[in-house]
Amino acid sequence: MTTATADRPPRADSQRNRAAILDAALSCLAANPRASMAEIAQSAGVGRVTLYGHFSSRTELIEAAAAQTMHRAEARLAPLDLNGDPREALELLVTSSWRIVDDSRGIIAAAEAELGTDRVRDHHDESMHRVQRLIERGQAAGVFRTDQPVEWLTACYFAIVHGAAAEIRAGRLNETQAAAFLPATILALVTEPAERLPRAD
Amino acid sequence: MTTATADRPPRADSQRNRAAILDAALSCLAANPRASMAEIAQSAGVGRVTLYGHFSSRTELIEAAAAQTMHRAEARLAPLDLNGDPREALELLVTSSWRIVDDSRGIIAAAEAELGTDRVRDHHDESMHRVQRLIERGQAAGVFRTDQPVEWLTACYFAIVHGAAAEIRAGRLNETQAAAFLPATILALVTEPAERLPRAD
DNA sequence: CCTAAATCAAACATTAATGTACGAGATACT
DNA sequence: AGTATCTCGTACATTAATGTTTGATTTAGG
Repeated sequence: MTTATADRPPRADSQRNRAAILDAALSCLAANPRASMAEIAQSAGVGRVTLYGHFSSRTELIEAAAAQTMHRAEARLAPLDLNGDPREALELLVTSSWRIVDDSRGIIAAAEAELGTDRVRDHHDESMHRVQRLIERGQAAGVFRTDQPVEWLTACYFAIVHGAAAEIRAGRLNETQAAAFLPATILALVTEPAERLPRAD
Repeated sequence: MTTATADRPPRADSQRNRAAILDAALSCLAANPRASMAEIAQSAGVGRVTLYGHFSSRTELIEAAAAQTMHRAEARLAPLDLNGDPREALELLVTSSWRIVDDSRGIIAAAEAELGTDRVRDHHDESMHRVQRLIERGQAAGVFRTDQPVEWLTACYFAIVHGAAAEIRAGRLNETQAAAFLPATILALVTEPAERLPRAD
């Protein structure tokens, strides 16, 4: 496995196992960020030793899993056209991404515990900047509030998305409700509130 | 220590140590939710065995520390007069509580990892209901938006406050900024957004 | 001052995780 | 079919944490 003498491509079963391990790592760490190597190996249907053949340490495995997660997320979010009206673009973005963000929650927590916050941020950065750029554009267009800095609004964006994911996991919210409430709340976040109650004006 | 034969009050040094241990647990777990019993004992200026004399397991210690934290928080929040204008009351509440939430972040994380989310929620319940009641009152008064359920708005409230605490810990936000942005954001959360940009009307 | 209560350090038992070593066996590729 | 590659189970070394036990020592409080 790791014994690959030179640059010959790894054997087919090796590739399959590697993929299975990464998938298992993702789902195990999502359920419990402190899942052990043994649990992950078992869940991948692979011996513990084989796992170490592919990833020589826990750190290495988590790093690879985090990288793959971020890569997949990027692949799904990058094609989105966020160039229209900032409000609609933001709605589109939150609607398309909250589930993805939820899925990557576990691996990110594990990565933070294992690699330190900094290295994780490197990965997370791209998702973050996508939101941030969109908010900046909305601010420049005069559609989003400018009395609060974009960094703060972005932080709140992710806090709310993660909060919604947590509510769903706890069973206090279902996905249909989340899909309805999230965009509305995010819009309220980036918009100046009505001076008084709208209907009283 | 635990050997107390009957109902006689514990000795003075025992009480002192117990308090010191709880304080140490709070500060250690704030810095690192995975801090070991040894670290906590040392930080309390006490032998590891003495610690176990007071709290016979890690679970018990964390439970006690969490209970004390919640109790203190209650003591500081209960006296607040939240009966005025719902907007002002909500501002007052968030302004008074974000620092407390920040302080208790570590112990809550430790408690969640150790006791499971449910038991933590039991403790958190009172703070939760305070927010919830206030939002309900604002909704009934027609000041807060009613197109989203109070449970969702409450969840977002805590998500944002915790998010702010995380930003502060990460050094991306200072306390002055937090004090300025948080109330405004929370108000936007519970208020119907302006139809279009306010100045364009 | 005397006793019960509380403390301490050091040693021990236990559990759980990480990572390594080995040799036998299965499986892919040519 | 033959060979390098990969996998497997088991066993071992190491580290780190949790609790426990013991027995000597200190300290509060009446």
